[in-house]
Amino acid sequence: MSTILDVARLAQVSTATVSRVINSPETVREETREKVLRAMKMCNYKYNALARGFATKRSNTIGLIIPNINNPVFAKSTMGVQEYADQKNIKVILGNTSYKYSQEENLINALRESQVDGLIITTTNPKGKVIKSLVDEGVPLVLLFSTIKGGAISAVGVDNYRGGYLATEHLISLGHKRIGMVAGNFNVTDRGYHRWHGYKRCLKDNGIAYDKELLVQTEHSLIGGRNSIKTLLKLSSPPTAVFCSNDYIALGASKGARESGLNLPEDLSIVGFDDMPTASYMVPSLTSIRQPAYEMGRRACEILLQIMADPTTPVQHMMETKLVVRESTTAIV
Amino acid sequence: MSTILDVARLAQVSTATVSRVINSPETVREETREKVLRAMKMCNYKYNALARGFATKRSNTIGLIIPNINNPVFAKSTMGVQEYADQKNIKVILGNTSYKYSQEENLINALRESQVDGLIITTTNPKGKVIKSLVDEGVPLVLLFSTIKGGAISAVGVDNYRGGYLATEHLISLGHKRIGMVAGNFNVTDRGYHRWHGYKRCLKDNGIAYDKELLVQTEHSLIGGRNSIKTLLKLSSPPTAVFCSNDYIALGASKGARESGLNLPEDLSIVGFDDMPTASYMVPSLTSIRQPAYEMGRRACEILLQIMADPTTPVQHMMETKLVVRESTTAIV
DNA sequence: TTGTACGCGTTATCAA
DNA sequence: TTGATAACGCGTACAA
Repeated sequence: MSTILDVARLAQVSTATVSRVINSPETVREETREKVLRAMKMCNYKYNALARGFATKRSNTIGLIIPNINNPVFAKSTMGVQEYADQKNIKVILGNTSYKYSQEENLINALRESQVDGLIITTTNPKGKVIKSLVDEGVPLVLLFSTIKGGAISAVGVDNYRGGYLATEHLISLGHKRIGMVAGNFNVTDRGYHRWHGYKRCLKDNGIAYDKELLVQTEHSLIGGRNSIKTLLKLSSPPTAVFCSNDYIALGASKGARESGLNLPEDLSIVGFDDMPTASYMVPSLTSIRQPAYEMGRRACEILLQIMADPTTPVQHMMETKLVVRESTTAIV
Repeated sequence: MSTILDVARLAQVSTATVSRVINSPETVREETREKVLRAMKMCNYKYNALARGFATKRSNTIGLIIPNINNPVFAKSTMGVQEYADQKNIKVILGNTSYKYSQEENLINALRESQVDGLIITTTNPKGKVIKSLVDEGVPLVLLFSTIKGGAISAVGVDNYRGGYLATEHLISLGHKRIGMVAGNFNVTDRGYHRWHGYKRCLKDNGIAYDKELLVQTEHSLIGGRNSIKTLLKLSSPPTAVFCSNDYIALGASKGARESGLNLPEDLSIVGFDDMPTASYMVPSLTSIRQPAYEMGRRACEILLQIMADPTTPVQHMMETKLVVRESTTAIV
């Protein structure tokens, strides 16, 4: 593999000139430039970005940490991050935590060793010590699907509380009074926790007593949703509607409900959260709280590059959630 | 940020010794080792993997190129690659091509500049010049979801021809004679092309004439499936069953068929391909040809590391597809 | 406009 | 078991 030194020799110029041809071609005389370019071709020169990163202390690489790439909403946000990074010629190293904090910690350390220029993290624990130490050490960092509002740390997210409120309000407006919730485990991520708060508050605002029996926490999976709804349906006074803290869980819940002999949506209304791409393709199509996952990923990446350039001011961007009404919710009979 | 030189000075040893403590601690006397470890703590030393990569000419990073992370089957395979790489302390840089060959080309070049140690590619064109030049230059490479069988290039895949055959055979066994196919564009990837060949051959083997009107090519998306099925249903003699070249398209087709007033599966049987995680959660649940995407990703990564160590013998691994019968297919009435 | 020479943080070779 | 030091490929003052 040839280096700029080989090229320089062949073109009878200095390595500095070769470097200039690569990085600021306009500063070198056309004649020289072409001579160098020809020499590059001749020895099949391949640029070494790693050596560059070493010399400049910038790897042009960022790390992206998410809980689980199989969840469509994280696939979407990942796509957003990547497409933006791509435009700017930044490489993205991806890591999955499987919602395990220890894994998150490992990944962050490994990525830092790799000298990533910045980090985008969909964390399971924004208050954990890992994030804190990152901030302390001045590592450029953006929290994605963040639940924190102010503070010193850059973040992109939505108001989960409000999302939970909207979902519940919709069910109440349809006449439901017995409204359950299937949430992802609160100790695994606090996004579901905030959605639950919105749910609770909305019940209260509408004079409906909160019944803790109607809350089930489960893992963030199809199977989790499927099992959880069965638990709820076995109650002596089962819900007529249920708010699921994400669409994946909602999809599982639909199946579980059907297996329990219910007709959807007549016997049970279901609201999800995320509005994943397939939500409108489900049967019945899923009413959901939309998060603009792709845009959130894109924006997170944009913010990251911005604070990498100017670390002084953190920037937060809270995006709008929106209730998307489809067939899975219906008025109580 | 302190370096091994700082540590060495503090511990009053040479940089070589510090390096040994990091890479082969057993070769340094316990007393010295502890002295060094203490010094590392004191100056909050952080290992620089980039510098290491520069010195060793191994970045411990691989590139993974896929068409679209939003397709659940590619999310699964990505997960497999990552989890294996993680175990071996290898970082994964991810790139999406959106089924565009030019983008595939760009990504490969960028990744090579980044000095990745190897590449796993779900290519849109195994016969393109990019792949060829990679092979010629001896870049460790594994094709994932590969359609090629023998040859000099390592690959993991399934027999798409056979998969197409199985799907069609199933429909025929249910009494269908008018069987359509919705395939991803053949010029965008040849996986669908091979599935189509299996489909065609199976028809022939069963004495059913091939009707080219019953084939629609479309983009690999929900919307593509939805529109395409409508095209088929408008035929003067529409199909009673359809084989979709992936589950995503099948999901779209289900919706399209329903929108056209059909009842599923009575009016139209649908077989997909992939067996994506949500296939069994659809309504009706989707009959599909299972590909073990996660295992394929894992295995591709395993093979890559293997040929990185010993590039002499390419290894190919063709995995089994399996027909998974669910509710979306039913006997013709 | 171009060249010289050093620095980046680590590994590896060789010698002690 | 440890140390001295060259080498890795590039960017960048600084000088010419």
